[in-house]
Amino acid sequence: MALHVHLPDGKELELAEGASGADLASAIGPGLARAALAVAADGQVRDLAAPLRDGASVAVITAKSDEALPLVRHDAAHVLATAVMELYPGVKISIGPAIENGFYYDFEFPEGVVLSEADFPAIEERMRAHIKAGEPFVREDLPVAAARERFLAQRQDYKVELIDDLMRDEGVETVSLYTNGPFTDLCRGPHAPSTATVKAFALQSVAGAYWRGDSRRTMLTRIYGTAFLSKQELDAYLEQLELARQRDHRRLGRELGLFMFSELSPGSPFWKPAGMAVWNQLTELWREENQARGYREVKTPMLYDVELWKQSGHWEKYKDNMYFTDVEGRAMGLKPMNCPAHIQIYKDERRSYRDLPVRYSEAGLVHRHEPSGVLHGLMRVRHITQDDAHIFCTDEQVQDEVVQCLRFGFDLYDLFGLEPRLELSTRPEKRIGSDEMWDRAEAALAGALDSEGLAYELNPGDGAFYGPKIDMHLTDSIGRSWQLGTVQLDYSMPERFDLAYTGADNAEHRPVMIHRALLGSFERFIGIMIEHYAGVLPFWLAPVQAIVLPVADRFNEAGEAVVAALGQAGLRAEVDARSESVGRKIRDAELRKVPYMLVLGEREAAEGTVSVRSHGGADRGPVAVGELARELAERARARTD
RNA sequence: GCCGACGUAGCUCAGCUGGUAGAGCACUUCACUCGUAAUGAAGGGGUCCCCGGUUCGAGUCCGGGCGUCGGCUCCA
Repeated sequence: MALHVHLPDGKELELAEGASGADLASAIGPGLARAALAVAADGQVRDLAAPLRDGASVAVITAKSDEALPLVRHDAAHVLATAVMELYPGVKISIGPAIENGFYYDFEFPEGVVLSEADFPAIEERMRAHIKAGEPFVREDLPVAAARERFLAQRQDYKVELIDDLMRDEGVETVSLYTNGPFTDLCRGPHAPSTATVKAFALQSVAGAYWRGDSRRTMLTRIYGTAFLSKQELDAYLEQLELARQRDHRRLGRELGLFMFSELSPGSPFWKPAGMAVWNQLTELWREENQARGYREVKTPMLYDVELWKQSGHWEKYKDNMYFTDVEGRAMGLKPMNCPAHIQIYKDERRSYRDLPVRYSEAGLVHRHEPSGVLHGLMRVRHITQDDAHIFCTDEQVQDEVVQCLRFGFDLYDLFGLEPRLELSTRPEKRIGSDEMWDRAEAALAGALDSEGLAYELNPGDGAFYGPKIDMHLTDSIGRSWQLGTVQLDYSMPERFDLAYTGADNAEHRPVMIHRALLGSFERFIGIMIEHYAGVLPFWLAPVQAIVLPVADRFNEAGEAVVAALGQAGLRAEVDARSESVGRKIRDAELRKVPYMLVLGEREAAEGTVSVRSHGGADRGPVAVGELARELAERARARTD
């Protein structure tokens, strides 16, 4: 009996019963048969050797297909394990998937073996030998018991554990194994026909990784690598990685003199004058925008009696991340969050429903003891200045307030051309409050997102214990995702602190709290912006907006006058009064990424002009100083770029 | 916090198997007074991250600590 499959071009093809993807490719043509790596049958990637189902829609996957990359990376992970097993007898294998930009494989090396990147050349050489040999990936479906026996005999404990879990949790009866050359792995597949597909790969780094991501379990050794379908693509990727490193905010922060770090205060940036100029501009934006949207700025203490932290729940849930000190025998803790402080202000007055929503904003400095291993430039610090705000409102006001927060956030992000990814995190296992409360809260957040037409990922079970939240994430230059903004609903703090307002019915009601940060923290946000702009900050944020370049020492005085005129207009300007050539001064100003270079010589000094050159080289010619000051001041005010 | 690597001048880095340190840039001085991405010359500058050990002798070897980097866990 024949079988029929549908091809992507709409045609139908008849094949012999039991025909595989390879047969299909051959039936279409010998070129495709050679190029075929796998098939996508009804959208699912399958081995070329797997039999096709009658009536399936089948597309042959070749090196050009989108599906080919994960496939070859997964192949590469197996080849890596093959080489490692040969070079390190007794090594235990665990898992080795394809990931976003490559692949990894996790191993437990025998006692005493410490792997480092210095070992990569030898491993890569073994890998190349297996690739050159073009070993076929052979699939074998085995009853779980037989597979378990096999891995048990090889003392592959992790594989045995995986099989046990598959049996227990999913009731699996058979598992598939893939063998290439001397190496057999428990693997769901699919794989390309042979190791020969792995044409271009590179091992990248070695790292520790907990077995099953559980910090209580064994720390395995993870080898990261990447693979592409051609050498050119690999080289392009590696080059792109290098370019990304150039825009790393830690490097640019040093080069541009924005901030520094000291061993004397790990995780805490020291802002230099140039960085502080950026900080202050951002603060000004923050203050103006918050005021314009009905927030009222407050400022609260750093240090509080631990009683406050016990009442808020931080003592119980967050103590390990806090700093404590003793003040005349009294235990005090540095605030890791601003909410309990804002609550004190709320409680200081009697509140009527007419007062709500009450919106307090603070550029709140908090300290969190982040574990040493997670510190990362400005992105993850222990000294955090949040653009924090707390909104106290009624249940009915929640959704509208959330919508306003989102709009506010997007107005800010738009200003910088940032496009964050949104996540809605819903009720976790451990939570407080009734299901009705959670239903309402989640619906309010989802409703706010939907009403704004915003796309978001659902992150079930990842909400805070006191309420669901919407997080806004952005990716840095080396591909790491960081959370900036967050909008969190909180029904717990009002409870713990017994917050109240008097309703129209003259009865006491409990307000709802919304915690929100939009930039996230000034530290992280500036870090993200440095990378986003590759150090070339928008004009209004640039530490030095214009630099006057006298062509000879005798024009330095005239240069100072230009700086003064620009300063009068509220601009940040400097003069480069060194006895250097114009070429040199321009080069240095370019490297400092100063938006405007104002060349000042004989002609300009006589005419009261400067010759304007923009960062990047555009030459605009002479412009009267007064006119330029007005124009640039307007531009800074507009915050357009 | 966990795994691994790394820590030499302000920065980027060199320093072989142990014999008390070097380059480029930056800085200072002098000369040059310059027209759109590096003018030249001279000079100064180092507890080789810290503590301890081995050794006649440690930047180099060993142990501990701190910090940084890449991950993991965490945070969000």
